[in-house]
Amino acid sequence: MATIADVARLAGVSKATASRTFTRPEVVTAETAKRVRAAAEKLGFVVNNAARLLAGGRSGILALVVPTLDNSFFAPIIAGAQIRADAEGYQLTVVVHPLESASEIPAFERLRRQVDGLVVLAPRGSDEFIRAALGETPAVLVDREIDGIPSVIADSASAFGALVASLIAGGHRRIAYLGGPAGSWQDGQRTAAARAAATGTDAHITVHGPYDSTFAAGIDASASVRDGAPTAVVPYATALGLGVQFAYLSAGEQPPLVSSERAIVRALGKEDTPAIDADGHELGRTAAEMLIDRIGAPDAPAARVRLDVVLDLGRTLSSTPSSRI
Amino acid sequence: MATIADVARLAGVSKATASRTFTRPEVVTAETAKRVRAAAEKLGFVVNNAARLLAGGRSGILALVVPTLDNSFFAPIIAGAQIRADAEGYQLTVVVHPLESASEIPAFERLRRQVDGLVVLAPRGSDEFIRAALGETPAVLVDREIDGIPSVIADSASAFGALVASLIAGGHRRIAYLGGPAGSWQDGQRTAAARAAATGTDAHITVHGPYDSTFAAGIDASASVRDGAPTAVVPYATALGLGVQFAYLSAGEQPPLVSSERAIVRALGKEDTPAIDADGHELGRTAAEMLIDRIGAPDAPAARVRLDVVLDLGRTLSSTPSSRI
DNA sequence: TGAAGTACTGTAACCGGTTACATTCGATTG
DNA sequence: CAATCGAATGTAACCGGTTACAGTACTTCA
Repeated sequence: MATIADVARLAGVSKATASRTFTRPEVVTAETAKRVRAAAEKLGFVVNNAARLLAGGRSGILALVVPTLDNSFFAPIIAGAQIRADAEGYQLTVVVHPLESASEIPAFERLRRQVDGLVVLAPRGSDEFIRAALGETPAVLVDREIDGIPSVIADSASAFGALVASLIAGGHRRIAYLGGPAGSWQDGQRTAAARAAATGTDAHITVHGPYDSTFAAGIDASASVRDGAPTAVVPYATALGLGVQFAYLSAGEQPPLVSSERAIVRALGKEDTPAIDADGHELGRTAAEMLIDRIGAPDAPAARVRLDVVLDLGRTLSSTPSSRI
Repeated sequence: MATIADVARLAGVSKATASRTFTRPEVVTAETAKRVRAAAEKLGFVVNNAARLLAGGRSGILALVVPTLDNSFFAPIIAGAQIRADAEGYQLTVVVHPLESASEIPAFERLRRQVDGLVVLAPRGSDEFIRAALGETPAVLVDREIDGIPSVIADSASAFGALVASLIAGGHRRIAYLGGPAGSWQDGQRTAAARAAATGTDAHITVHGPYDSTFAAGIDASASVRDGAPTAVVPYATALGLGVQFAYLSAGEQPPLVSSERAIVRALGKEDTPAIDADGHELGRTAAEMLIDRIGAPDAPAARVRLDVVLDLGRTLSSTPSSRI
């Protein structure tokens, strides 16, 4: 396994120069750099990250922390972050960690020391807990806001509010909101927005849940939904809504109007269904970008970015096919 | 940030003894170990993995490599592996990497050097490519077999074969198999098993695909399925099958019999539906266990483990509620 | 009682990079 | 032409652990 000393020897330079060729190319002559790179290439040199981290304090690794992976919403976020990280020369690793109880902190602490920064999806733990867990490590929160920590969120709450308002305007009077996982920050935001949209109207909104963001949970939820006989259902997650509809359909009943996401609506050809689409890909990409910026300037003020969420009302509710909130 | 030297000083021992307290506790007096641990506790000492890796050649990190995360089948595998790794004092990180083209090798190479071993989910790349990519790093394949590399697979193919056989025995003559992602090893196995079960009978099995293992792909697949008017559908993945049924139902048609998984069947109360359940959790757990064993004994012969997959035929097809293959 | 173990613990080298500081050398300038 | 300066490179210390080897003290057994 070639080390930088091997590369330096072959290139006829010192270890220091060889190292600088990779870490600060601008201080090395173009000619020298070329020789070093050629030598590295020939020897199949790959830097030893452990050594680099130990000596230089940076590893070139970013970690993305998710509470669980059984939620398909995370996939595009992770993909987006990964691409951006790659492009900037960082490696991204995904760590499943709930960030909820103090007993898990040592493991998390160890993780923190190995990486240059964290993209954190922590829907549930308390603000205090998360702030403490992150410590001084550069971090960017996704889909959650906490004072003093940079964050990117998909502004789904606005879309949910607007959707509920449109449903009411469209004549719906009994609307069910199917809540996400217990304690979820986004769920809190969405519930509030949905409720706010209904206040002052004669429409009634029922909040069900908490539910996992899964198809099976949707099936389970259908019993509770049926009791209220809503004419429209707004689920926290697509899979949840699909489960509800499936349960209705497979019982031979006509399901109420259930909002979904465009890809599904399009595949089904049911253009009269409203769809809410957060761009997970962009969410991940932005988070990675912000994190890399922050690593470079840890003392800059913590930015809060809110990305638009597309609400497509479908034909029934509006003549405008799609509106950007 | 406390180092082991700090701990050693506070405990009144040498760095070496302090280090041994953590790496090989059996060679240290219980009394000494207690003092060292107390000191570590008081100082909030957390080992620096970079230093540990550099000096000792082991990092205490296992990586689990998946091609993508938009497949819910991976979630329990990852969870299972994580729990086992944790229990053995390893940290598990998830890396999304397709392991398909040579251009991605450098990034993978860097990864390999940071970890003690790899749990690899690589459904698609060629045997040669994967073998080369893994190099000398201890690795365990999940749901795929390659000569010379240890592996754990869920023996789904057998279950698929048995299911098709039962369907035929139950009177089905037109059966559709919905294939998984292009080039998937498991898909090859399952297709072969399904076909084999039909040969020599007067039943006809149609193979559709490839499809992603998603609900949306199932909706898209329904058009193709409908053409063949099968009486039973065996999808590569649960989500795929649900998508097909959903499309039928939402078009107001009665879907054919579609095999699913127990959790869904139970939630729906449709006990006449056959279900195939691979225990992803156990798959992950076993893989992590085998990997840790292999790290300890890299030259042991490569084991091939096949885990049973539960085939529950449902009421219609069999009087036995569940059979273990 | 002394030799040979045995069980711990300590000393110091080493892992493979990074970087502060020293050095060299050609270009610039008074 | 000597003094000054800056760019490029080299020297060597250091990051924080692990571990081979040496040393010490306490048993054990002839």
